Amino acid sequence: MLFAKVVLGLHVEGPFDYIVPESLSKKIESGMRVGVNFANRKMTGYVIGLTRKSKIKKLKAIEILIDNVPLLDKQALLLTKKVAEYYCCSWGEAIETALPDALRRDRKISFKQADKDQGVKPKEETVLLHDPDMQSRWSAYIKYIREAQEADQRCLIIVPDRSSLLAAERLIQSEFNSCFSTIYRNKPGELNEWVKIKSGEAQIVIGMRSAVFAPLKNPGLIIIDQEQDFVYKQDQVPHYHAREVAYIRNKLNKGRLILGSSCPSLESFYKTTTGEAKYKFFSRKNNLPEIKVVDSSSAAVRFNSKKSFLPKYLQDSMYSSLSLGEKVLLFLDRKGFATTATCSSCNAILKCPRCNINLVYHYKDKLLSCHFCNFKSPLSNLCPICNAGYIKFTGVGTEKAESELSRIFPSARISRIDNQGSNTIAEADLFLSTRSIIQHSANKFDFIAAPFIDNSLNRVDFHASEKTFCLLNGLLDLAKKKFLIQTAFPQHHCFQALLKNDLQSFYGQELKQRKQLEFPPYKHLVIVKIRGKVEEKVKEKGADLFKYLKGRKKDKSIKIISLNPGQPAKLRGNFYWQIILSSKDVKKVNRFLKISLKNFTHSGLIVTVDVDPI
DNA sequence: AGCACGCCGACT
DNA sequence: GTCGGCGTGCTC
Repeated sequence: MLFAKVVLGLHVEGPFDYIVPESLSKKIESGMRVGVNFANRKMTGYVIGLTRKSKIKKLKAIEILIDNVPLLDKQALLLTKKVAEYYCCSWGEAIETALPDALRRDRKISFKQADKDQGVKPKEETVLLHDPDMQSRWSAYIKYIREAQEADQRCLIIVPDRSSLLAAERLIQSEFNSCFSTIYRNKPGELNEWVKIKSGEAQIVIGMRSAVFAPLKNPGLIIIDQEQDFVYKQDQVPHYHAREVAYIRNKLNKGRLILGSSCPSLESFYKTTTGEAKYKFFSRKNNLPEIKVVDSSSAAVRFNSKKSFLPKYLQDSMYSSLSLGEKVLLFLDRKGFATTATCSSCNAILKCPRCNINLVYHYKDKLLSCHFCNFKSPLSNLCPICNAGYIKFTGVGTEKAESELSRIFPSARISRIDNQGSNTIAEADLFLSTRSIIQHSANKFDFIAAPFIDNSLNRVDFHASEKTFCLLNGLLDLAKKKFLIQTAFPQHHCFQALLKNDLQSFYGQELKQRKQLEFPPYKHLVIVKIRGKVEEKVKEKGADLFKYLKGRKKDKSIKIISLNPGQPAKLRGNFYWQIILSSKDVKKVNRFLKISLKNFTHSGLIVTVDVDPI
């Protein structure tokens, strides 16, 4: 008697055993899809193994065998298993995220098996390629691809978004004759491309986040461009990060992984300090513009600044640049509305003593609270740092920015650049833009001013410095003559590193802080989210779960940090609470959570796990 | 995830 | 006494 071990795309651990009918026993293999009856429902399952004996008494039989060739080869099965272990989801869920929509059902396809790779792999390695210049970064990729092609190795290239994908397509097409394929979710013909890749026809595959699962056989080279980009993290379960999956995948197929970036993530930079990745750095080649960091507590800034949203000195320098016929960009990140508690005298921002992120004032309770660890402190009238100033709440209103600008600069042609705009930018003198400008890096400006950058730096998020540094680097590349930054923290490493043109010093400083605070990349964070329609119940069960986890936990290397309302606490009719854990070992936390959460189901509540949240 | 089973309140 | 509400737990 033959049994198949089957997993399903549901939030249940398996695998489940099914009887393999005699007629199928010669054909069935791991990695094929089967139609099964599961809890009186017809479902598509994935065979992950075959066995001669089963402990389960009342077994059902497989109803149909959908594939005659495995959809998932050994490596794909192993990869999805590792993804499930890392991101705390079921194996079946991981398999389903790796497959195109059409194949999650019982849609039949046929393809010939990919031929064996003949080529010789390069030595297994991970390289962090830190190069602010996009063109030179892509020339480096081309070299790696050429090398792989010569060794008869297939390549996988992952880019963050649609426009990068189109650009990459054009470049690859012009550089290589070999068959290439682009793949992305919901593209018409997604399935055809998938089949083409699976059959081994495509030598080079380009895609976005989900393409990290593209069915290339044993790729010798994986490139992930702009690896620091947060779009690589999926915001639905499983919350995987394409860079991490690429890393896991490359470990399995022992090829070469290139993490390319204009401004690397701390995670990747950290890998270069532990020897897990090599570091290749190329500094900016073009002439750097003059960088100026203006202290917002200086007299020049404070003079007359009450009357306008732009300080007088900045108006003046923008005006003189404009009168020379130069292009000026005022950078304004509209999302920067986070309310911060600031001292009116020393300009210090009140931060959590444990997490070093901004405290948020809750009007109802008259308390400052930390959204990360739930630290609370009453609001004192005087600044605890200088004991002189009173505390004010700031947040630059940007709605009126455009009309303000036209009032200040009546003769300038003003253009606001927003996300949906095309790559061409209107003819104008004075530009107003959010971070979306960095995407279209073809546009250059003589003078860029970022007077509200503290909005970004002071976000309630331990990634704030990293994100700000990346933002500033992006802006710097658009500035031809002058780049002005106004901040209350001119000594902050993210400005100093830029000023000194010593980018590595930023990473050194930031890593030091992260280490002290036990934040990533030194420890992993894992968030357990509880959601439901009834606020009281979510809160109550959240507290129960928190206590339950604390009671169950024996392992000292796992920390249960906090229980706090979700961010946001209410979203699309659901209320959220969350529990934050940290550990050096993600798998250990996940094993603990999978067992613990099994006995903790309540109707009307949904519990999900997010590993390495952003 | 979804569906059955079971334990309580309101009703022909 | 029975219908149906939802809360709990299982699914090979």
